[in-house]
Amino acid sequence: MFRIGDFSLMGQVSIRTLRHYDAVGLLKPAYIDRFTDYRYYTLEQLPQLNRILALKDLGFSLDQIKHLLDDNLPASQIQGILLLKQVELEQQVQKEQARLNRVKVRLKMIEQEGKVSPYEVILKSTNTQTIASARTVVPTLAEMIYLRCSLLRDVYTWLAHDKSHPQAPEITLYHTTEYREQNIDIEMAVGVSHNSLRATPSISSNNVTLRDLPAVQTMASVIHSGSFHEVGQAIIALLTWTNAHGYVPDGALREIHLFGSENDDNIDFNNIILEMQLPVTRYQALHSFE
Amino acid sequence: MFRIGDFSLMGQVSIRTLRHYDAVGLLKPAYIDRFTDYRYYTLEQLPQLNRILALKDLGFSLDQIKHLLDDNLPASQIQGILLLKQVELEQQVQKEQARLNRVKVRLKMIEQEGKVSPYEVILKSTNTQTIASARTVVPTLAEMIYLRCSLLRDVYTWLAHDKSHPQAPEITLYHTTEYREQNIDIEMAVGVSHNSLRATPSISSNNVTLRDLPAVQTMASVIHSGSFHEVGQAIIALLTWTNAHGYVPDGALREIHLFGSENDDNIDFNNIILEMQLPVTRYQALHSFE
DNA sequence: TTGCTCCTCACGTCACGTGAGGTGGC
DNA sequence: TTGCTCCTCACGTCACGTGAGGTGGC
Repeated sequence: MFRIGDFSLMGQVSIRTLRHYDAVGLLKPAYIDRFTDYRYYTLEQLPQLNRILALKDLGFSLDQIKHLLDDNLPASQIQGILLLKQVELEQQVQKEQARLNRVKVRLKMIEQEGKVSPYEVILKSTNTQTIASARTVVPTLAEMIYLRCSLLRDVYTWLAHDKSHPQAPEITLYHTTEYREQNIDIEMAVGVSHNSLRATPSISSNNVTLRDLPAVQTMASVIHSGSFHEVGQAIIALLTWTNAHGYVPDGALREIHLFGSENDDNIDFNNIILEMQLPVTRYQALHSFE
Repeated sequence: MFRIGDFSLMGQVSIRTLRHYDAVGLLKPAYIDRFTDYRYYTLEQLPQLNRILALKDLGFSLDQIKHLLDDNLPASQIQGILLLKQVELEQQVQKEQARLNRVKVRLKMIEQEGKVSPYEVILKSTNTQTIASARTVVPTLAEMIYLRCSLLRDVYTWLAHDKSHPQAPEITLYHTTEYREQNIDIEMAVGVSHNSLRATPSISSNNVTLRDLPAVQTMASVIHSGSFHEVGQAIIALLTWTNAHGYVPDGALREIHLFGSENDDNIDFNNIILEMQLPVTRYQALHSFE
């Protein structure tokens, strides 16, 4: 019989740990003095303690260990539990690896730019959104502003005619994926409620269409606030991040006008806020990269 | 300005999380109604929230994030913190891998034996221990019992003569590492206090020596309780474990007589308890195996 | 008798989840 | 006016670490 201090030395655990295992019923002392409340342990309890510590080392909780210690648990069941644990740990390792990779990517970015990026790219998923929109191909950059404005006016006119009201922010969709200075395919859209779609199904007039912008499972997103003509920085950050994390674009870039409408004359275009969204998909297998 | 519910939807976090970040001062609402205590958030706070979430994703605590969010923190310092985090995560991954491996080894063992091993092997380290001992080479197994007994008697006689008293358990050291049935080199030892060593430095007489049993950094250990002649099972478990976990023996096997003395006639040899200790060292690089 | 060991509360950890109980806002 | 949203406590989580305050044992 050993007092708790000696037993804790033999078992390489703290006294507090032994008291805790007593409290939760994992390892009761062989004998407790009724008058002094001293705990006494036997040599036979040392392998029991070791088994507990070994199972804890495998990542089981004390509660799980209590069940695993049940003597009449068949080997097959223990096998099953260990297999589950194996799968769990494999996922855990994956997650830690991915996390490690995110840290590495961030370090590389700081190294390359010499400063911390002001943009924070996140992954999100979006639901289907009904939009009223007008689309065109812009011949040259010089006509961009005029045409955007014109398309938007068409949409709002159409909405007013239809007695619908915008229910969600304005969106610009860039259907031309690579960088070009000519023949840029853009679409100006306004989110509307589902009701509008039901009321006037698939009606198209005066260049304006009512349709569903599809839901996206994996969407890289970044918020830009500041000057409108510096939005390119946000797009660069978005594309860089996408590439560095092993994704590739998988749809039209979306520019969400969180600040309001581009056609509103009261907007200060040196201080706007918008969200750039890029549908993405995995480029590399999870194992080889993240 | 958005109410907490809307903002939580935009940020993909729970309302409780936003309240928590307010409470710890990580993200205070832009405005709080003095009468209703309602929290109101602005669009500009969305990227702030995203940055917090991204840093959390890298594995930082909320407290650390609060420091990292400090605007006038130079890029170089952020770099340093990220480097530290990288090292930490690399160790974390290593640990998880090792844990995963332990689970796999256990599964393989159950597969091979068809049952759960009754032995729990653990790693421990031991301190230097002063011993009085007698050593000999046993010609054949038949003489083993007699010679062990004889050696032990020599040691105890010597101790009595020296007026020393045993201070620690009896130990049998197996200097012959491989399995043999002839010419087995064994040493019977008894732990004594340091004082004995000082009092009679390096005295050797009647075949008995006083010396230090060296400390061992990494010692695979298993406790056997039951019949003395089934101790072989424990040794097999110890060697199997050692091999499966990428270690190799690195010193004499030690048999600690926790039950008392082998020369004590009152001992029931069908029900003893002892510890088998095997000094070990890594056989493979950490990366390739565990 | 004096340290030494042991005892029982009970709070703290970390980032929220989850009710309980109650009140403004459309 | 009725739901709906929001509010503030406050407990629970997991495996102990860390005092506080007090008492037996050699």
